[in-house]
Amino acid sequence: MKDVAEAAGVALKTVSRVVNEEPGVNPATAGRVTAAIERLGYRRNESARVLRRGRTATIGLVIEDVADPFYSGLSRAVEDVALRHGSLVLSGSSGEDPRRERELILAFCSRRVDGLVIVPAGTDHDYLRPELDAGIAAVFADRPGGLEADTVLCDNAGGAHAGVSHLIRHGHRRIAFIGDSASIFTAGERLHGYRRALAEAGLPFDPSLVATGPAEQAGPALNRMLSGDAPPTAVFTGNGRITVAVLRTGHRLALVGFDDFELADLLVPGVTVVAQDPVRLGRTAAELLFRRLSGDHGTPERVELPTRLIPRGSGELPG
Amino acid sequence: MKDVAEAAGVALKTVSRVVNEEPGVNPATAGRVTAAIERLGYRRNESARVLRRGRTATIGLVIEDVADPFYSGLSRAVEDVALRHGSLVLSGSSGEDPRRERELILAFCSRRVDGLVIVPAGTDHDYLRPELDAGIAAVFADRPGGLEADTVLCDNAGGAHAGVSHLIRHGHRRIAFIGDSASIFTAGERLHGYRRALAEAGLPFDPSLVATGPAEQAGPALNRMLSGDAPPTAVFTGNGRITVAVLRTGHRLALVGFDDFELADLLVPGVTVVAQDPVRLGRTAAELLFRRLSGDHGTPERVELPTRLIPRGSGELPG
DNA sequence: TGGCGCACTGACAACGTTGTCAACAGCGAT
DNA sequence: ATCGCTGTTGACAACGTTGTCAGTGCGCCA
Repeated sequence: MKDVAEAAGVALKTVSRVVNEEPGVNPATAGRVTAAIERLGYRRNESARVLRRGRTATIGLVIEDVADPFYSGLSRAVEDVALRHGSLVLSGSSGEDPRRERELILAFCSRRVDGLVIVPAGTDHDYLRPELDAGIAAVFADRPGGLEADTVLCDNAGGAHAGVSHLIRHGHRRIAFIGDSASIFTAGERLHGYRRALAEAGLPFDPSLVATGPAEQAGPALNRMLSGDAPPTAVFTGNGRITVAVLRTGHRLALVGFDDFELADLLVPGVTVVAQDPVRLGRTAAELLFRRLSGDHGTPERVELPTRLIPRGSGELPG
Repeated sequence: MKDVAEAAGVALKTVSRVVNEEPGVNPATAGRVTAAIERLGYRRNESARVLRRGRTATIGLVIEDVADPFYSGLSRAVEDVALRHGSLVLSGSSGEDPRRERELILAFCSRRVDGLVIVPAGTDHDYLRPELDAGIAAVFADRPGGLEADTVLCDNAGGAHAGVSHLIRHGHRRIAFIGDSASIFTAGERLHGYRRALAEAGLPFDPSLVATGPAEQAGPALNRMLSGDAPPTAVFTGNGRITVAVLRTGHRLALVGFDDFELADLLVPGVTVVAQDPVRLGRTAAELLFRRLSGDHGTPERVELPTRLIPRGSGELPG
C-alpha cells in the first residue's frame, strides 16, 4: 500500500480511501491510484485490516466428517450462506473426538473468526465461554452443545417414532433397533422415539433387540440377533452408515432407516427412510449465526426441524 | 497480552516468550505468566501474529462442490494433511463457475493463505501470477490449471480406455459415451481414452453414440440413442453423477462408469466402475503443497495417479 | 476584502504481535 | 578489582491497515 501511494504520488490514507471506496476522493486522484494498484498487482492485506477493525469476515465450521454425505450437504449450505454474507468458511472435521473438536475450535478462535457453527462431538464447552464473552457468536447444529447457545436440531425422536410406527403398522412385532453409541445425543433421542412407538402400540421393549455402537459393529450385531431364538422381523437403523452396513449383510427383512441417501430408491426393494434435510439444517444454523452477527442479542433459540418418512418398499415388507 | 504482562508484573516481550515457548525464561517467571494467562482467559491474536511474521498456517482449498462425494473425500484428505502440518483449511465451492473460483481464490489470497489446492474450473489463472510471485504456493488437483504449477491428475484417458476395452472384450460393438461437457479437461481426456479403445479394436467412431453435457441431460440423451435405428448395447459413463443418472433411466444394458460410488456393489447387477481414489488425490496434492511450503523450489511437478477397473456385473453383461 | 463552508488530502496514532538489541545481575577467571 | 560470560529481562520499532483530526485551496456570500 505504501508502494502504491508512492507510485501514485499520494498519501497512504488516500490509497486506503480508494481501496475501501470511501466517498470524498477526487475521481482523477482515484484513477491514478487505481492505475497504480493495477500496475503493482496490489491486494489489501486482510490480516492488518482485521487487526485494525476487529471483524474477519470468516466463520468457522466444525463437523464430524466432511466425507460423510450428511455433513458435506450441511457444509455446502453453510458455505453458501456465508458467501452471501461476504464471509469465508474455515472448516474442520472433529472425527467425533472431543479433543480434536476443542483444538479446532480454539484454533478458529485465535484466528478471530466472527462466529462458529458447531456439530458438537463433546458435551463440555466451557472453554468456549471466554470466547463468547469476547463477542464470538456460536450456533450448535444437529446436536445441543455443552452450554446455553443457539441450537438447530432435527426432530430425532419424532422421526424414529414415525419410522418404527410405520413398521408396526405393517404387522411387525419384533423390531430391532441398531444405532449409534448411546452417548451421542441424536442416537439417544432416536432410541427414545423407538421406545415410545413400541409403548404406544403395547409392544414390550426387548433389550436383546437393541444394539448401539459404531457402524462397523452393526452387521455382526444383526447377525447375532437373527441367529438368536426370537429373531426380529424388522430393523430400524439409527443413521445412514448403519443402514448401509445392514444392507450389506444381505438379509432380506423389513427395514426403515434414519437418514436418506443417494440410490436408496434404486436398490431392490427401495429403502424406506426417515429423511432429515442436512441442507436446511446447515442453512438454518448459518442464517441464525449471521442474524446474531448483525446485532440480534436476544435469548438463545432452539429450532427443531421436521423429518419426513419416505416409503420405498423395504419398510412395507410384511411381518 | 498487555493485560497479562501487567497482571504478571513483567514486560510484554516476556509474555510473548512464554506464549511461544521460547527458551531463556526463568521457570518461576514463566509460572506467573502462565497463571495470569489462565486467569484472564487470554488467547494470542493470530492476525497480529500473521502481520508480524508472514505465515498464516492456513491453506485454501477450492473445489467444485463439497457436497459431491468425490470432492468431499478429497477435502477430508487435504484437511487431514493440513492438520498434520499444523494448518487449517479455508474451503470454498466454485460450482464450476470460473468467476466464483476467481473470487474465492483472491479472497483466500488477501487473507494471506500460505498455499492453495485448486480444482480448477476456469482455464485462465493469470490473476494468480502476482500471488505466486509473492510467495503463495499453489497445486492444481484433478485438472491442470491455466499456468505452470504443480499438478496432480488421475489417469483419465487410461481409465476410460480400460473401461471401454472391458466392454469390447465382452462382445460389445456399439458403445455409447455419455460424459461431462467436453470443455472440462477430465471429460476430454476420457473421451480420448474411449476413442483410442475403439480404434485399437478396429471399431468405428460414431458421433451419434456420444453425448456430452451436464448430468441432467444424460438420461434423455441415452433415451434418444436407444430409440434411434442403431442403438448402443453398452454405455460408458464419464463421471459418477452421470452413471447414477443413467441407472435411473432403468434400461438394462451393459454399463461401465468412471468413478466409484457407495452402494455400487449393492445394486443388481453390481455396477462395474473405473475407480479413482479421491482421498489419495487430495493427500498427494496437499503433501506436494507442504513440500513447497517447506522450501522445495524445484520445477513444477506433474503427478498422474492410476485408476482401477472394478468388475461387478454391469460391465460383464453380454453384447 | 474578509470570512465561511466545502471538497479534498495528509500526518499520525493505534491495533497486538515479534525481532533486534541493549541492559542488568551474578559469577568465575584473570 | 576488572573483565567477560551467562542467564534473564525489557524497551522499542516494525508489520499494513484504518480512524481521527488537522490542514489546504477554492468558490461564494456579505
